Amino acid sequence: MPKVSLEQWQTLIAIVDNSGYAAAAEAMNKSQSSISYGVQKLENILNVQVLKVEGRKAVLTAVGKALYRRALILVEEARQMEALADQFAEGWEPNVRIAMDTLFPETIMLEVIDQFAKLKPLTRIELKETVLSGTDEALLRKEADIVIGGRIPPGFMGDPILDISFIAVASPTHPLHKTRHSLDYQDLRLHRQIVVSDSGSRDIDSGWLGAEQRLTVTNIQTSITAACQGLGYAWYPALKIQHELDNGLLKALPLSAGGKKNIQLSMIYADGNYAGPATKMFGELLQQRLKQAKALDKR
Amino acid sequence: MPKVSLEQWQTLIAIVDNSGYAAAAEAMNKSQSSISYGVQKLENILNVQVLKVEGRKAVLTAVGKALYRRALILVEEARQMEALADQFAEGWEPNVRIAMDTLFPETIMLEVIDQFAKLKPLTRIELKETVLSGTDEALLRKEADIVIGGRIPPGFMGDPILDISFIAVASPTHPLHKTRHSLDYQDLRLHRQIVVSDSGSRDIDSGWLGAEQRLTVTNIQTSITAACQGLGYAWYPALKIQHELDNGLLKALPLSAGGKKNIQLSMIYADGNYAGPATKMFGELLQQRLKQAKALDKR
DNA sequence: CATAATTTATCTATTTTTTAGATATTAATG
DNA sequence: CATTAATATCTAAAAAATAGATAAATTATG
Repeated sequence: MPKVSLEQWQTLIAIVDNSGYAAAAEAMNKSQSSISYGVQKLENILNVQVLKVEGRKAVLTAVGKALYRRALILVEEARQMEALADQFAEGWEPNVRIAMDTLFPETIMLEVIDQFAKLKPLTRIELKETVLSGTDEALLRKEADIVIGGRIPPGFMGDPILDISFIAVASPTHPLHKTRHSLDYQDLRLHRQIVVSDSGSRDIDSGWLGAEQRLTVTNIQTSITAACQGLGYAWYPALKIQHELDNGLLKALPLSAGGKKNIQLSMIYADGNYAGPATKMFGELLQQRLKQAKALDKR
Repeated sequence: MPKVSLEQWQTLIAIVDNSGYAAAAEAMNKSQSSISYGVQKLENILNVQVLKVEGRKAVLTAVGKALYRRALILVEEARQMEALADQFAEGWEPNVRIAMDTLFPETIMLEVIDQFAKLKPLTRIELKETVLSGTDEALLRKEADIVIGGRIPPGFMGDPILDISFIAVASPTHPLHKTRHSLDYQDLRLHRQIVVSDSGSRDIDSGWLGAEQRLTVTNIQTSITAACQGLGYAWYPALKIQHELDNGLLKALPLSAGGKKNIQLSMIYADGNYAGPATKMFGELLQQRLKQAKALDKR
């Protein structure tokens, strides 16, 4: 639908920036008559005068000024698109898809995404949060370029990046906290466990011990709320319930053995060593960030 | 500098939107071969593949998707520019310049500007605040399209829009407030007056009575602060010092006569009845707004 | 004040780019 | 396997842009 070409807008810009047709011609590697022709075309299409000749200098009209300002933006945008295409031509991916197990601390992920976006604002990031086998599926179905999950499916290679330590907790009002002696697995079986459901299709529950009763929830926040309200006990990553522990909304269960569990999260490239440059860059940023976090933890 | 033409980006868009070269050709009133040529040109320039033929349908590549999204924006922007130019062609001004005496309530002006901007977001508004004869100058030098001031210079026509009532005030600690009897002009002559200076070049002071001593300030806020600190007495529009009167920072002087003055502000079109449509529209919005204000006042 | 220099405008022939139309090619469909 | 529906390619024609020469207007200069 637009009739004025980019070239014509550029001509206008060149005339203004070089203050004159002749100089604009020079700058654009064209003849002066070509510039003149371009302006006439522009003015005819738009049916407005953008330049007037005062003395022997061409100057913008009021209308011209308004259009010039916008032309600058338009042309700059076109230029950026081509720069972006250049990146693509060199193999840079237009977007990076990340599948992240909900166990992974969101804040760290968001920081890294922010950092990446500052470096490469034109590359889209898609973040999918997954649970357990949902994470594997993202890999197998090639729905993500980078996956952060607790298991490395056969045939993939992953770098361990973070240990998540789980603790068993329940509301202080929960019957499990009323017993005097320390608890073992048998005691737990008698109570309802709250489990975050698997976003994958198969029902692998990855080492959760089978409690008789269960409450299954798809969202970890909902699950925590349920636990606070005394609906059952649950295993949570220590980091995710710091707040609830501090405020006495949840309390660690005094398990005789296995009161803590660890899950090691790994970062896995879906395409192994053939991952694209944007994907690799993101992965490296993430690893750097985690190295920092570890260094801080050790102090 | 950009090499890909708007037409080429449009071709890409048309193919996607009509899902096919043939349909795109139809939509653009071109031949199918022309569309095909356009895509090839685009891909050659950018050195990336934007469309791939899957089966017998052309579909965007990942790169193509990223570029398509931006192409939509680019083309839309170009279209808007031409729509804007259309407005200009019909006589709509690219900007409206307003000179406003500082006596006029800023809040009302800003409201009207906001209202105008919502209706005509592409028309620029330039607001200049002036004092006394500076307002006239804006008119005479054609530096504004609409002027709001207290005097109508010879040869111009103005509509009265607002009465500003002035009161003489001084800090409660000021000597003028220590006298028992009511004051007359002679009393005032003995004290320092604080005057807001004229932004025009000539020194007309428009009926201010000549006090012996003066403190001249260019800014009304500075002037009010000075008065609060007891540096002198001053005449102010009641509206502008409501806050200081309420908090006892300033107190009206008990003048025997002339304790109040009125100045009538008028709205003047610099180009009389030849004002452009945007200017007129602004003026009408302003008058409407003031009518509302008056209606409210009368209750 | 006449002349030179500078700048935009216009005209024409040439070159480049775009287009259409015919035809080829490719893949799905029955 | 013929048919249909799509894109690709080739060639000639049309349209658009360009350069170069020259004209016209304005300022600068001696």
